[in-house]
Amino acid sequence: MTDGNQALKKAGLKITLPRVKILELMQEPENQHISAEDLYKKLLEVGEEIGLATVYRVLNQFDDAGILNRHHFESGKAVFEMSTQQHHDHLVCLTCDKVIEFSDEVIERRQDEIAMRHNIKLTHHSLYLYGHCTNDTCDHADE
Amino acid sequence: MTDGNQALKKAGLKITLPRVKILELMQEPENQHISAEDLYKKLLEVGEEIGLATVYRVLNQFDDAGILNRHHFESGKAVFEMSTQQHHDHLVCLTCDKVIEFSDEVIERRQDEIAMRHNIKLTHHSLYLYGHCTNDTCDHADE
DNA sequence: AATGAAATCGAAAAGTTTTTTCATCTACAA
DNA sequence: TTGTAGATGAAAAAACTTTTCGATTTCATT
Repeated sequence: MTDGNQALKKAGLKITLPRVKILELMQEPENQHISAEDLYKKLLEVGEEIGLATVYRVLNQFDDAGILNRHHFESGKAVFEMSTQQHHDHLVCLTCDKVIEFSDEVIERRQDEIAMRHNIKLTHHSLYLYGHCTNDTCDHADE
Repeated sequence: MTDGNQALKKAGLKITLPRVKILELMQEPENQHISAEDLYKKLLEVGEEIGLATVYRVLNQFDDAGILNRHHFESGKAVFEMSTQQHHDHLVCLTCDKVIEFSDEVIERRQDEIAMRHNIKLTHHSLYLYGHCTNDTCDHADE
């Protein structure tokens, strides 16, 4: 809680109820990779009447501040996750929407080499692997 | 030209002027990774008065038919490229919008291993590397 | 070559996702 | 406590894409 406020201050953002609540919700594991619209709904569920415009605004500010990361999966809408963790990439199951995070040193190093070979100074990258779970927990419900 | 008509027929699409012209433009190297809007403008430049709705419609049909591929870079709008080529990934310069294609066996193999390790049967993936050109042709104009 | 049904077209309306405007309100430094 | 820069919500607008609909065109069949 104070933890979150620290992050807001460091980003030069005032401590306001919308920002604190959004940060709070975004920290829950179940809300990793959530869209602005879905986050807005969760806020309503929790009894916080925060406007959708504010949700978008705050998510952008948090993205700019490096507090969270934006991803574009194949759904057409952006999803967000806390960036407190290590860098990682994503495996997305197209059947059950489960998102698995992974990190691979070999791929990372390879990307750097490729960028260097082409005279590009890399700022970031996005790697998404799409497929279908082959275990029985999948093919059923959500997540 | 007959080449393109073959592709249209195989896809079950009638040979119409909009489709032929769009296929023609899409085959030019300079139009790889072009957006619907930009393609629409190029058609006007060439004197073809084809509606924007038709451009979107045809691009979707071509995508469905596997004639071309759609990509979502970080610009918010989808871009298209002919799919006649080998599989490859993309390096995007955020300064000049140049797109470099590359293909790396090590990364490909690694992705397969990661998917297998997580019990996912891979269908496809998207890998985009973003950065800035370090040569002097960049930092100036477009492309 | 003529015919007709199914497919296609363009323009405009509508749909989606996200951003901006603007008047009001609030955090917080002094 | 107060002034102000910054933040908010509602509504409008923007950006991108899809859908609707009446008119037109392709093309297999005559």
